[in-house]
Amino acid sequence: MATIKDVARLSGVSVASVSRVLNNGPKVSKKTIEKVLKVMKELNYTPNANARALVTQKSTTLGVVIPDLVDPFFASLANGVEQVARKKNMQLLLSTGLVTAESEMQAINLLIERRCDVMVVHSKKLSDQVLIDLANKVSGLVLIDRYIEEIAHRCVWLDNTEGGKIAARHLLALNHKSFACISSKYQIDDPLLRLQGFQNELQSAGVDIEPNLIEYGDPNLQGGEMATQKLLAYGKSFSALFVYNDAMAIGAISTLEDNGFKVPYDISVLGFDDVLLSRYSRPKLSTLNYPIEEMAMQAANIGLELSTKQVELNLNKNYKHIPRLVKRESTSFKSS
Amino acid sequence: MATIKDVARLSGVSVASVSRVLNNGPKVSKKTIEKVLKVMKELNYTPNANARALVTQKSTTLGVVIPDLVDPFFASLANGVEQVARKKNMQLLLSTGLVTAESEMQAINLLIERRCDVMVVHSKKLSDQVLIDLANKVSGLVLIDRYIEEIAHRCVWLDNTEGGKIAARHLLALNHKSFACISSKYQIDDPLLRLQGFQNELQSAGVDIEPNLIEYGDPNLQGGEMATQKLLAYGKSFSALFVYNDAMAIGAISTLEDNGFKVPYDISVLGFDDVLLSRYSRPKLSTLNYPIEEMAMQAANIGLELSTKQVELNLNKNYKHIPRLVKRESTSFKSS
DNA sequence: TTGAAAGCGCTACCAG
DNA sequence: CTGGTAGCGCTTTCAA
Repeated sequence: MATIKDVARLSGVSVASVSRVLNNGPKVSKKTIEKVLKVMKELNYTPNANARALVTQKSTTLGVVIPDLVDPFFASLANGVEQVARKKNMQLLLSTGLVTAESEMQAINLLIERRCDVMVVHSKKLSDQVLIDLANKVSGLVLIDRYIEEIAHRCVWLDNTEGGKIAARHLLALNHKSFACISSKYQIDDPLLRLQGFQNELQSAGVDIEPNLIEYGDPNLQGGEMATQKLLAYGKSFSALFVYNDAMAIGAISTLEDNGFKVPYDISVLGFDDVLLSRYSRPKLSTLNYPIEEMAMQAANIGLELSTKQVELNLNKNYKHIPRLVKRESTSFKSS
Repeated sequence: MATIKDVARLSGVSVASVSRVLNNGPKVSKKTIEKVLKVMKELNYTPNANARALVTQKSTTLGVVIPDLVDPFFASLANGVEQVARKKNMQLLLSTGLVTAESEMQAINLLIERRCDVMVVHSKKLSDQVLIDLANKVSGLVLIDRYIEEIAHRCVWLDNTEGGKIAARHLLALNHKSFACISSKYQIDDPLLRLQGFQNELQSAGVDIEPNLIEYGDPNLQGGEMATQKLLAYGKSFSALFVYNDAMAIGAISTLEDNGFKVPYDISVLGFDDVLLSRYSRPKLSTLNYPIEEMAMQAANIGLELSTKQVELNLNKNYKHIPRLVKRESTSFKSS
């Protein structure tokens, strides 16, 4: 592949001049520009980004760490970062880190090796301290979907507890009295906090939720189905079901209907996340909107700032987001 | 950030030696290894992949060009490539190119600048010739979801025509006599070929499909809904509907049911792609499985081979895939 | 087993 | 406005 030297030689100028036209540098004669551009075209020249990154110490690259791309939630996250990359003429480097600390760490390390200017990291398993140390090393590091007080200015997160409360209020307002929950079996904060917020708000209204009406499963369609079966097997009736995420909620609806319950007439079902799926299901799923794409864009932009300016750490900055209730068809008023 | 020189200095050896332990090079004393590793840890040293890429002339990077990440189909494609990247200890570089030739070209160029060893490209708008020239320049280039005879050994593609035929056979076998189609309004090969295969097979069975019962729309939920409305507005009845993709098919089902038609009892609906959505819809969607993830993995592996070995161009190689019928609940036997 | 040194392709500084 | 040149951080001969 042709290099800058080839271009220089064939156009009879110095590499310095070629570099100048490459970067729209100042003070280049029109004649030189034309000459060089012509040769570049002839040679089919493409500058080497690695060499550039090496000398400029910036890679024009945004890194993302997520578990995988198949989960639409993470795809949206990546897409958000991709959008700002595109706008800034940068590239998206993707690194997947599964549910273990080692795997997350490795994914991050690969991004550091590539010297990403910005890294948007979704980590659930790495400890606070490890992440804090990492932030110390990588100026453009931003955490998404996680809150660590010491580096709050690098955390873009959703208030899951508040989400649970909003869910409870919605169902309460719909005159429901008997509740069930499906949560995720994975021991990360999110499901715990959502459930906690939900229960707290219920208690404030004087309603308790029976422990046996809280089930756990894998956070996907099948998990929702199985948890619902267990719920039904228990035999105690309920009129409102709050589910950890949309995929599980759709699985739950499926199982409920298979068992003769009409949603929402017999049972209201409320999801969480508002992924594409929720608009495609029948009945269309009522859910809490998790603005992950915008959050990802915000995270990327914060990382960009952090990596360029030496921002003074304004610890007052707060990147907390509150989920928004999206009322569709799977929840309705309970006539008593 | 610490460099190899820092490590060399602090451990009292040459950079050459440090490089050797970094790469598990041969002939390094145990003592040196330990010393160097210790210092690397102390310094929190991370090698610079850009510098490495520059000197080795390989970036250990796999590039992917797709329109976006939000479409689950393309997310699966990217995920396939990501899997082989991970297995080979390489990284995924993502470049989005929307539906224009310029945009696709730019996305590809960015990947070339980065000197990706392998590029899996999904391009619908670039001309055959441009792609052929590109393949000439980039040894690891592979096209996915496209067939160009001159570079057949770099094309991993699906036989859309055959897909249409399979669809027709399925519906015919189910005793259907009157058909409708929903296609995509985008003028790329895929929808045309699918429709063509479908119609051809129908004709072979002596059945014609009325032109007014072929509608076009955006390839998403709303597009499917609108196309279905137009179909119904036309007033002519049909018992089987073949739809361009799953999202449109789900939109179609939604509209059909809103208009009092039961799927599949009144009308059978058959989708295409077999994305996640199709398993979540009610009724579960019968569709044609497009093994995009495996195809993406294959494409990545082919690119890897192409980029390393100087494979002799075995033009007999054929990477054609045939979609597989997945019968779920949205199609059923038509009792006449 | 180790070190010195050349150089990957490019930018940026300094002279001119 | 242009050219010469010193590196960026690393790998890889070639000698020792």
